[in-house]
Amino acid sequence: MTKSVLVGISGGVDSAVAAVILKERGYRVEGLYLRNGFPLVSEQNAAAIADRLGFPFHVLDISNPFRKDIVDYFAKEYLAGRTPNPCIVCNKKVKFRYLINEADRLGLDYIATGHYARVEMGKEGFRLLKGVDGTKDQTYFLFQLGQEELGRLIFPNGDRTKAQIRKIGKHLAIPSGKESQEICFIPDDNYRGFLESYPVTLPPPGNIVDTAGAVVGRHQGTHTVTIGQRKGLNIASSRPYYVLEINRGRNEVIVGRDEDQLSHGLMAANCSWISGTVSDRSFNARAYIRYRHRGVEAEITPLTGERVQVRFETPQKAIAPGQAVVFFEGDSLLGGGWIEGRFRDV
RNA sequence: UGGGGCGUCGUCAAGCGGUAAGACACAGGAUUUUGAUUCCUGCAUCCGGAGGUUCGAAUCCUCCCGCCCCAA
Repeated sequence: MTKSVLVGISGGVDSAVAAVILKERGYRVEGLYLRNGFPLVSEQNAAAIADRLGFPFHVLDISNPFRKDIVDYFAKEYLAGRTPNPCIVCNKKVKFRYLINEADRLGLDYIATGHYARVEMGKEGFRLLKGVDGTKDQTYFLFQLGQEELGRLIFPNGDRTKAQIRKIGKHLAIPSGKESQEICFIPDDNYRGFLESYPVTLPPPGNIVDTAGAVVGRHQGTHTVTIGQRKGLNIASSRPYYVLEINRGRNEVIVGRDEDQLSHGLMAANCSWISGTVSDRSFNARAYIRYRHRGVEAEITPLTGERVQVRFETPQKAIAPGQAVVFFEGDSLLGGGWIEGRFRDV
């Protein structure tokens, strides 16, 4: 009764090593590469890895849903003056969904990826825990997963460090691309250029104003800036300016000083919870307002309609609508939601 | 064309006879499975122009050019 698993192979070391670990643990491994329609060399790497490690390799073309659910969303958010997080949406709507679909179709028991996160069975169902390597923890990108996904998931890399993974990868002579990864469908990391080549109507140039309303510069379309941004504003001053807010209605970008970025809390919508439910009372947890954020103690107050109000113990900078806020209790990810806006004091 | 002030890196700005600080901006890199942030490095052989004084000037003198005030 050998257990079988479908590993999402991306072409990088992480997923390759995940497959290796599973093989060593005695799983019957098959690999799946999700072709998103944005040609990259990674598909060849993925095939080479499967070939080298000797397991069946499948390719599934998910170009259409990827374009519709991820790329269109990505562009739409920027045009609306928000800061999208395509990886989170992709994980929920594309990556893990199709991985599970294919596992079902192929008759495989589990699915696995190279994420740095852990799944554990608790008394209230499956729990999603931070990876042991705190610096590489990727649970932030997984907050929308639920019990159904977690029940099928294995994260072999979650209890290892990146250094250990690299070592195994090197030992296996896995073809390694460059380590840095940007948005997978924008290889040159130039999202502004990508938007400009995407079939959408871009916002026109407009004014950059300070907190007093004075015009201090010009922007080349609100989609070219994001909350918290400093570089590229082209405003010479005694101190740097940061983007505080994007006003699509007036087509203005509001900038201010470093301290103006501080917020006491935020409102988030479309929340989801790992356990499937959340108490209707306020509770305390550690809030993370972006990937690799150090986290801040906060009081979370659930509101109607899957919304929450979050108050920070200490003010936080650069709250960006469109980004996700997630909540932890220790190493356990409780859930999260999408940032709608910040508030400075109540 | 009477009086006064000022002209130093794209911007702001130190320096006031001893051989061009700093900040912002900008560029490149590092970090990063989102966007930012952060970090590192680079960035005026030259101080509006031309002469002069001096061992030596952005710093003193002369003239010119350009701004800005005040008064006509």
